[in-house]
Amino acid sequence: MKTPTAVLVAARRRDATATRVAILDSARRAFARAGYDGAGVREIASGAGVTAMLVNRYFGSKEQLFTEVVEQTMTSNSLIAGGIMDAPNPGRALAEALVKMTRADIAPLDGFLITFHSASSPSAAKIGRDMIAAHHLKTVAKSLDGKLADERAGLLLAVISGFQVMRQMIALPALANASEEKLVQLLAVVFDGLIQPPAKETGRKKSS
Amino acid sequence: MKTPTAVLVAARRRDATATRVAILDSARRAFARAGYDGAGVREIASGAGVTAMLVNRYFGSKEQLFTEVVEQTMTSNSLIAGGIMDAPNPGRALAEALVKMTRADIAPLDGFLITFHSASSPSAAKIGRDMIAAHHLKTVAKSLDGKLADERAGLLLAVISGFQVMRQMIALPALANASEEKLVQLLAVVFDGLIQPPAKETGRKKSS
DNA sequence: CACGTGAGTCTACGGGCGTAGACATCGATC
DNA sequence: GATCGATGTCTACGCCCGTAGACTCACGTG
Repeated sequence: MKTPTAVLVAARRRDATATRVAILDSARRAFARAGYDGAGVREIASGAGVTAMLVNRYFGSKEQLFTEVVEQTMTSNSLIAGGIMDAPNPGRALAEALVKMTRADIAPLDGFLITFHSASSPSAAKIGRDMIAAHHLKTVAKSLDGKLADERAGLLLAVISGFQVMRQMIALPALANASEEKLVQLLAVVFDGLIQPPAKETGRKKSS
Repeated sequence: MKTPTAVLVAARRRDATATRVAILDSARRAFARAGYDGAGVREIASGAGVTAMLVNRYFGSKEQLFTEVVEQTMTSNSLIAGGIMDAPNPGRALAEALVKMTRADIAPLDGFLITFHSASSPSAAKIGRDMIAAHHLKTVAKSLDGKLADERAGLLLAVISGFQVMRQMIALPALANASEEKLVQLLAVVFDGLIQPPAKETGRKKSS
């Protein structure tokens, strides 16, 4: 156990932390494009300007690298992460942000999409599921008033996911080429319907 | 060595059409579970009781096999394919059918999920996209009155997809373990909001 | 200026992939 | 009962995968 007094922040050529960041960045792009199985370690390394072995040297294994990428992406770069649910009109705000982030000319780097692209691998799917349940679902559910908060939060995330999947992953023309303002209006109605406490239109025998 | 066990083991004698069906069936299960890249020809063949080469002999290539699987699944086994949009209460009917088909104990063999699992391969994604646009989007849009029919149809499919993805593919606990009746009620409201013609002014204010 | 240490690379291995071509076997026909 | 096409299998090739171990090299320090 030694402390080499590494207080100086010089040395740009052989910079471990900068290399780490570069690998994480390249991995995020690769995983978002091709999923866990589709992205190779050699490809990730090449995108960061290093060799494949260095990736494993820094992150232990491809799976651990994937975990770090998903965690970082879900916490720092998420639609939900910022307090968007506290806006005066959260449905509209959510719709605007969602439509904006799913434009065709924007590389899809979202954590949801990375997870969906990687759902073929059970281990990768579990990592994504746990991350979604831990960060996003809890955040949304806490900001919802009324009953069935968990279910409504889940459906809200489902709508967001479905829109991302159909507009970005599949590039369904009806959504990819539609007018943004019209999409926002339609989406806002859907979101509002889930954000507002549910009306009991059919009689249920649940005590209120 | 030809032993009399031939009679006992004779599950399927040399029957070309039956073998074709068996391969298609096995391929559908494999693609639904692991996506285009994740499912191997050897695995598909093994599930049908044949060898890998026979698969290519019958379907030419893995990609052509995938195309046939997706086409068959989308046309014959789809939520939308049956005239569910013509029901007296299509929103509720859709919600009930969707919740029912996404139960945990039902193997997810839907064409949407196969497509999403396979989105890593550009060619497979294109096959799925074209199939969705050709069959489902057109069907839904034709049954919608009022303006923005294409956009509303796309969003309807997006909600369906998102629900499938979150409940089956990711198995988000909030949706996978929720009460079915409550999910149906919440979903029906969302569907009705998209099925009914859009109001001129959108963006109701939240009153909390 | 030598040197130890950590950053980064090279080579290789075992395995799975899609598929091409030669080979084996069954079943109906003459 | 021999023949022949359809049905199915075997072996092999070339490619890419994740990663383990030995290696090279630059750099801060004495």
